[in-house]
Amino acid sequence: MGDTRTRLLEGALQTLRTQGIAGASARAVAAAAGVNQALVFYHFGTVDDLLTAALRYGSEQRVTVYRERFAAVTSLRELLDLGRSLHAEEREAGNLAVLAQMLAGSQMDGRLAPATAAGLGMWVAEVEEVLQRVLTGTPLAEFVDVAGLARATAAAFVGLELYEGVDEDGAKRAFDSLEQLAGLVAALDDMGPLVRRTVRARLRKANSTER
Amino acid sequence: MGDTRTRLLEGALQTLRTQGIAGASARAVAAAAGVNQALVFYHFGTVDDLLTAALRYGSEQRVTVYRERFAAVTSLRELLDLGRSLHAEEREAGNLAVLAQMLAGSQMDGRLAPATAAGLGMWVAEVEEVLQRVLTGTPLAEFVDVAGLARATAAAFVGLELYEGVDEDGAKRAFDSLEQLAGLVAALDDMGPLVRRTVRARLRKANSTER
DNA sequence: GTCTATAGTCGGATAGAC
DNA sequence: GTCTATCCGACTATAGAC
Repeated sequence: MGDTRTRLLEGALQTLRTQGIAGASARAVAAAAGVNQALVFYHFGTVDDLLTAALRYGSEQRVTVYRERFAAVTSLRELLDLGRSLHAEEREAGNLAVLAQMLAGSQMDGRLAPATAAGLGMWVAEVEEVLQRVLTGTPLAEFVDVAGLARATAAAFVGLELYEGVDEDGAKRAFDSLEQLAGLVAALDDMGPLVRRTVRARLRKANSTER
Repeated sequence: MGDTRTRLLEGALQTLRTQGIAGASARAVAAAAGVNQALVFYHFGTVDDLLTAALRYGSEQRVTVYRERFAAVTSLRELLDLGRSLHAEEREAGNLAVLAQMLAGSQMDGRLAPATAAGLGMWVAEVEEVLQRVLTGTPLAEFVDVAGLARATAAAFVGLELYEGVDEDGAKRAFDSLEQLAGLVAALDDMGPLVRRTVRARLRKANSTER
């Protein structure tokens, strides 16, 4: 079951998952960890410090689980498939929920913000690396900032996770539509050089006209 | 300044904005509203009931502000522009922040969920109506569930709002990349019939091959 | 409708025994 | 390192005066 420190970290993650940031008190975490309440302060000083340490701990664990699978992706379609499993599995494991709760808490409590940014950043780094690898040379990479897209993807995952908590059917439809959209974009990349040139020309014209 | 009931509703919104769901206590709201703490319970019964009423109240107000501007949109590019202003203005007014906090709270407290779903639903309804109007007859509408896309858009906005709270630069990049992506999709819709047919054929093939 | 006062619970954090 | 005991502030909610 691990030493006290680890049990507290895991208790914090579980508490964030089941009680949210509003219910993540030292007493609640200690109860979930099965340890004495005073040990929270002995090991971590403050509740905030425990929560931020727990987020780092949990994110590192979960990202590690996926690192190999991210590395194995060779196309946008495969990334799409991985995204689908990741959503399903993380919904169970709950790291996304933890991230969402910490994000909500970080808006007002600046002490949580750096660790939360780091936790989300681990996912962003993985997605960005894959996108760079998979999209280089495609029209998508030509006209869209790939690093920004990775950040948007991670943020959207969090938003959809929260949405799923209040409207499961709506969230399902949202996910499906995004897959269709990504499929459409993937199809663009598959197109022959003629169509591709046309798309490029159109985009250049639109981009120079707009804004 | 309005009657006590209204002041409490606005105090609740302000408290959610500045203190988050974790700090939205009867005392904090009453202080923000400038009224006695006991009046929360006299007028709304419980804190949860006050928060849900406030979300409905605030969302209705903010959506109303944008209704005409949504109605005036005639193209995907115009919708993009509106989305940009909406993000900037709502960041000030704070309805998105309120929504995000209520979503975070709704994950664990089921009593908040229906009102939160309704508050988000108001935005979804507006976006969906515009998308249906603007996209009908385009390749996008042909291959992507527009209602789902409206839900994904609203959820992504919430996620990006939360992300912006911990990494402003990253969020800016994310927004920019989404605009580029939407511009790319818009360019698709502008293309001539030849290219359009090609895209359709590619998509059909890809869709029947995949999954 | 609005106020004061208060019951009862839970919270962060610390002191000090073991 | 771990425990008990405790301080003290903040919380929800209610009772009752005005």
